[in-house]
Amino acid sequence: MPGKRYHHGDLKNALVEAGAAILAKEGVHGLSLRKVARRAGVSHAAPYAHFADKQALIAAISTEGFRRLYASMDEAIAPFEDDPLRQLVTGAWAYVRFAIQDPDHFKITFSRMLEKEKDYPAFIEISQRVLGRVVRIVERCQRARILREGPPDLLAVSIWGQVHGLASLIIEGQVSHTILDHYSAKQLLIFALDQLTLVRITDDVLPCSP
Amino acid sequence: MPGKRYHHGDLKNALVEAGAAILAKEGVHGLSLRKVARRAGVSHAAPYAHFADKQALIAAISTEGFRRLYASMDEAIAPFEDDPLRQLVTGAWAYVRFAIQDPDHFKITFSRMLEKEKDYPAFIEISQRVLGRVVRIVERCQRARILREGPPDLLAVSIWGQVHGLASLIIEGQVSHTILDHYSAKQLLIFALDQLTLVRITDDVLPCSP
DNA sequence: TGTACATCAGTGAACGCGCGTTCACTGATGTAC
DNA sequence: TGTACATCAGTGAACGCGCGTTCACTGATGTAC
Repeated sequence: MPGKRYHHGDLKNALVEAGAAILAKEGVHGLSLRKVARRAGVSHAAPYAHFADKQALIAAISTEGFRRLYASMDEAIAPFEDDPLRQLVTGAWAYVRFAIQDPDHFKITFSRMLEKEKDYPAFIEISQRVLGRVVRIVERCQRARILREGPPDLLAVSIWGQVHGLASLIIEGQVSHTILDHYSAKQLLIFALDQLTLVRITDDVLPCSP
Repeated sequence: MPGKRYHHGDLKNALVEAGAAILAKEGVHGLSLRKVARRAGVSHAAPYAHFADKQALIAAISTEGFRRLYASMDEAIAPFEDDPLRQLVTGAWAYVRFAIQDPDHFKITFSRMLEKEKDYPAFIEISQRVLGRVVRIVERCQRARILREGPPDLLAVSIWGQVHGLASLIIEGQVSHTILDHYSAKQLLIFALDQLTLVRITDDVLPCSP
């Protein structure tokens, strides 16, 4: 909205946003520093005022991906504070939905940029928050006898793996058409979670939302 | 072994092999047509005698990845024709082991190269063979009351998702050190599969192998 | 309120690089007679 | 067995391209007095 000003004002965030937009439109291969700058309406050298190098920008975009994922899970489970099963299912669905809606942002978030990981504490932090979220839901489900007993962190990794794997297979196109013609992603997820829970999950646990 | 000859003799396979070697050493980002040619000891234009373009080479490398995965699962489950549970567990472990031992080959195999997929029927075929393998094991497990009843293809996708997800999280470094310090990848896998089966899986199902 | 100046966040030209792909070519191989 | 020739699988120079990064610069902003 503001006319062209020499100083952008919030270029750092604008660049991360532009990066996410490019991921959505052109995929991981289309992502370059120069393109991101161009999209943010800024010269190709400008990003260096805010990011040390390309890796740093990618780290920021990945971190933002995790944040969105966390926020969307948070929003999904918030209404069900007293219903651990619903939290489990809607949280998982928020995860899969994020992957389906923005596959390349999902991919880059989880594609690991070498061992430099440690250089980006914000990334580490948000990734641990996601796991922490899952652990807490798992614990509640265990208390409600919805999930088996056992080390909650182990169980959390297990369930995270299940959900993550399903999301990955779907966006990688590995789930054959013969299956996707008969079942929606949502049904696949519910079926999978249903294998893991001690109580049966009915379809109405996950109602209207897209 | 043979001295330098003008005609390579088996360049096509040598290129795929070279590609896999580069993936193992330098990762997905290090993979370029020119590097592959260099590694195969051949001029950078030579690959065009065998592959239409870079995409075609990548497709071949991915296909080879799937073949190795299939072969290694096959070998793992062969000794247990009468023991569906062991087939399930050793097959799954072969899958995870492949991912751990050659993460970038695993990644490229599953990283989907746009919609051009259809142009590479060999890739489609081997990918369906893997799923088919899983479905058959699942069916046997169902008959032996090791897995719940239900559509075998659905259950197969579910289990494939669990195993794939665990493998992905591990090679993406998302499984935190606090967990990996206490449990091996093998234990993680067994714990996860144990959630899915109607019988308990003891550690000795997966014995010596690395 | 006005001026001087340090600091900050941009610009645009330039660098070297490796890439995918094309092209005219050449050396080796296989086949017909 | 020998020769002619088509075919095949390589070579090496050349192309244009977009990339990440550096650098001297400049316009805008904020602060001290």
